[in-house]
Amino acid sequence: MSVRRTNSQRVRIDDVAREAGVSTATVSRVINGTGTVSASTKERVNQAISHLKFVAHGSARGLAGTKTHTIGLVLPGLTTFFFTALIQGINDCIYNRDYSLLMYSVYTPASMTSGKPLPLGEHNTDGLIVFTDFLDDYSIQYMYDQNLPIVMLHRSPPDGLNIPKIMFENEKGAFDIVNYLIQSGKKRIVYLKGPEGNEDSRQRELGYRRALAANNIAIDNELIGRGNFASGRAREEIQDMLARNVQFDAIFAGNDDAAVGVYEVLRKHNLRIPEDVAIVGFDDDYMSQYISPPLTTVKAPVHKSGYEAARILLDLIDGKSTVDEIKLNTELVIRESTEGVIHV
Amino acid sequence: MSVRRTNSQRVRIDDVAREAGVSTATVSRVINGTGTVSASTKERVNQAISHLKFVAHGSARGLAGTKTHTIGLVLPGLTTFFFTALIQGINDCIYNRDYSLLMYSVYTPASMTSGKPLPLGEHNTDGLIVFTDFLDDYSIQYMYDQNLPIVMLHRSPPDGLNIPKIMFENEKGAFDIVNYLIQSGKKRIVYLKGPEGNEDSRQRELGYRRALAANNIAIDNELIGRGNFASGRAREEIQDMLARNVQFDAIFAGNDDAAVGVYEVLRKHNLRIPEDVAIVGFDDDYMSQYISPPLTTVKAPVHKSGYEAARILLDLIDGKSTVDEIKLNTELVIRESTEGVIHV
DNA sequence: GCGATTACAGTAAGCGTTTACAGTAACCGC
DNA sequence: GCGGTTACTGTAAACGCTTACTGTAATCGC
Repeated sequence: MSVRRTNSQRVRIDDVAREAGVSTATVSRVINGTGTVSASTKERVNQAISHLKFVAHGSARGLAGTKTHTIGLVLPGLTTFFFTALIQGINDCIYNRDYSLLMYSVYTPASMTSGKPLPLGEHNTDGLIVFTDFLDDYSIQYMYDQNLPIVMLHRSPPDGLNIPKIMFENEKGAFDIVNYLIQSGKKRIVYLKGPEGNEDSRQRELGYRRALAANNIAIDNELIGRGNFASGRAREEIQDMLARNVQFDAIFAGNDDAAVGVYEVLRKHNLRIPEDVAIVGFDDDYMSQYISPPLTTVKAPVHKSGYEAARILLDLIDGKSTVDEIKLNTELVIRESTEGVIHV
Repeated sequence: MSVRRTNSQRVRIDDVAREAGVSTATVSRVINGTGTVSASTKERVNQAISHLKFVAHGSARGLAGTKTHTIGLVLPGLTTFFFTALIQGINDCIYNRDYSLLMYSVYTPASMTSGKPLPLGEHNTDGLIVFTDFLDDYSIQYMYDQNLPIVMLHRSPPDGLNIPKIMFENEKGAFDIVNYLIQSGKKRIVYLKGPEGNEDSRQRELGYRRALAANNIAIDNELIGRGNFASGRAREEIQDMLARNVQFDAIFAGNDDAAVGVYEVLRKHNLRIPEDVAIVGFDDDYMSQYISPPLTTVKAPVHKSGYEAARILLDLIDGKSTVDEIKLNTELVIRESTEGVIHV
């Protein structure tokens, strides 16, 4: 007795095969470019495919074959323009490579061990780009153990796992911009951290510390504020410092979005930028050139980081060997939120 | 002879079934919440699932069942912050609803009829949110005919198709802001269109025309410029008008991103905003409050449009009846890129 | 010109689920 | 206490592809 549920009008591979007068195996070979098929047969099959508007059933391919032609991107909620550039970079890479992008937003710390496991892993994608601190090491280890190709974006893999990672030159970028602030006469420079445990932030802080040390300025912990790379939190933190009467003449906001929050508080307190307080960010977000005053920042190749992550992931999927780590160049961009000697 | 290719360590549904001492059918019922399963059995199965860290194979589910638990978003390349808010809105809706988001960037006009059909349709997703003019009516009709649930975002469906659409109150928003410009004394107001055939743009133009008519100002076609809702193109267009010596005292840039381009040209030509030329946009992009001068614009609920699109699509997938169209409220936001009488 | 190789194409098993259908035991009404 | 439900569970056939293996005709080496 048949269990067929639908009288689906779906065009299947055997319809194509029949029309082209070949077997389904041959059609499959043509579609995937595997095996050998004579030119004339290939031609006939392609004709049949476009005539019937055949599109392979993704799930069936995924089940039968080994690939889903999908890569996953795990990220926290989308907030700034940063993500736009990132996703666009990934897209630019996988476009025309027969891959689609599946997004997994992870809003809160999650783990394979928690109640509802993420539908991640080899189950649904051929590989994963992980860009969030909300996914714990255990989960990554677990998927790694399943032989799922993974690339880490702006975050290190758990110890001992051979997973490539893409980073910005955070430390150098931070060093450069803080050093530039110092060269231009600033002495009491605030650093606003990113989210707890964030690696970009940690590296930027290292650069900040190194720049101060290089200029014989002692670290004042009062000047190191908490933050989360977002404007709201930055606003509160600077507001706090002001209330506590902390003295500073410059602020390295951690990233551009936080810098925007800093702008707001300072304006509210009638502090001039850069005369009273110089401000710098990190990323060179799209809007940074347009805000007032235009923000001095470190240009980070966000689009490229997405593109490279995808490229490496695809290599991994194809079984090619890849590098362990890519550090993407940053570049100091001086605008009007700072002033003074330009140190080259 | 076995054709098994992998000695996969994958945990399958039969592993769970064995551990729980039930059949695979029962496990499936527990997972999907279908059929009836006694409380004690359900408990045992869930124990086995979490003990074995079982996650169903997405493709297998997609093949055997009728749902892929994935919705697709068809959009042009990601450019502005607009997309971030949009995608976030969609995510916020499908999060916890057991759906994932598959992105299809369509960079150039595409169609099912073209050489390489998009891997869209019921083949890979349970439904589609279409937000791009790059997908022609034929393709939409085709997918519609396959009974694929579809929601149109910022664009009308092809004639005669019963497809819900989500729009902003473009005409009203445009009317309000252009009317406000006129009330504040402006007489020669430029309108910069969006991309060719773009519906948001068409409706905004209607609002623009209606506002002029309501104030007895004749349309001057010289003041209606081409554009594509992006800063670069806006820059060129205004540059051109300036070169042709077109006279104007205000610019409705079509959207905020274009407004940013306008800012740049005007600044280059030493024209003051708003004294020489008032500027307004549409959307209320994240950066619009931070650029200088802060941009007067129409606040459009971008996040909400994504959320609503997803919500309606999910209803459609569940077979619920839905509304034909949702028009999302807009709101005039007056900042410093305009001045003068505030018309209430 | 003959055995070995190659190029091409077909057969059919299997991928891991879902679900129609078929039980079976407990329960119901009268 | 008996036929009819009801509540639950199992069996096994799809779902639409990919691909290992097999077969055959054409081609090659010598």
